Amino acid sequence: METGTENILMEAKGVKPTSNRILVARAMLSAIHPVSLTELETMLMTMDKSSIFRVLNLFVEHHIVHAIEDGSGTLKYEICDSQECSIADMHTHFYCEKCHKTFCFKTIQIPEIDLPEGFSMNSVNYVVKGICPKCAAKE
Amino acid sequence: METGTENILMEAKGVKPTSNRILVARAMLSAIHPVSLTELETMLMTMDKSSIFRVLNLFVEHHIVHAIEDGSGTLKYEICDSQECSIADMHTHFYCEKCHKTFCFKTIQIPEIDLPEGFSMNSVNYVVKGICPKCAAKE
DNA sequence: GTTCTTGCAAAATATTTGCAAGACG
DNA sequence: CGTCTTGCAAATATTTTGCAAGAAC
Repeated sequence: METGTENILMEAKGVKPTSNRILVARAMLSAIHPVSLTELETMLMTMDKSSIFRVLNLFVEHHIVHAIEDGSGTLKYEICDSQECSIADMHTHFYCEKCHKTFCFKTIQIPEIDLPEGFSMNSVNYVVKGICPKCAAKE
Repeated sequence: METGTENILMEAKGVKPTSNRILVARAMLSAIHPVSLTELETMLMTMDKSSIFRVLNLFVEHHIVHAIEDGSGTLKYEICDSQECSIADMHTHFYCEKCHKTFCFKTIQIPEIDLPEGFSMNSVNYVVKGICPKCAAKE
């Protein structure tokens, strides 16, 4: 398999780019919306769900992907934009309660807050729930 | 059963205060942290889980409680502070990745963002994940 | 009686782990 | 050989629904 963007990403984060991991990374890069484990399972017929699950967890640990709780009940995953994958890099998400799709507002950064004394932050989730333009038009 | 704060809350939102609903509301009011369905099931031995589930959903629909996705994998519920239960009323939450507890930062309002054209907002979730003071001290 | 609410059971969905076989170096 | 990765199977956990009995009005 060729060396692509995925491999560079993984190596930079200290993750060995196995063929399965490359498959997962590519599938996520090709997706428009953040994807769930089940969606990835459908996209990657050759891989077992548990393998995808383990790759995703590895990616989350190594800050290669974000896990997003969008309130749909199922966790969504998304490749980090930048090499950093820092909090400043995280953007807001929108979950449409009608069509059940999750949108990325890549241009809208998560506004930061001051945490009370003693709390330390690893990540933030900012999710707006409501109705997307398409579904609003259908009414 | 006596008429309490719970009943007023429910009636104001157009929900008939049945005894089970009062039980759920009281349990939630007595809790410090936001509670999960399973926690409520433990607190309310007399009620069936599905009944609690349905009460919670009813409450969420009628804006009596907020549903919070804290990244623990299980949904948490919390009684709305104000009668409004509007977006301005929502506060931020903190999930400790060590002790797996969810904290309410009642004094820290969720910073608002401008949504792109066409999107309409029903609710917001702002959850910070990290380490709480107690767990940080243990290290 | 009619409608709403509840409990029981079970289905549907999601997440997570054990273990042995295979890949890699 | 030793370590890491993978697939299969199965266990857990969580959310959700069908249905009939019971309560409320």
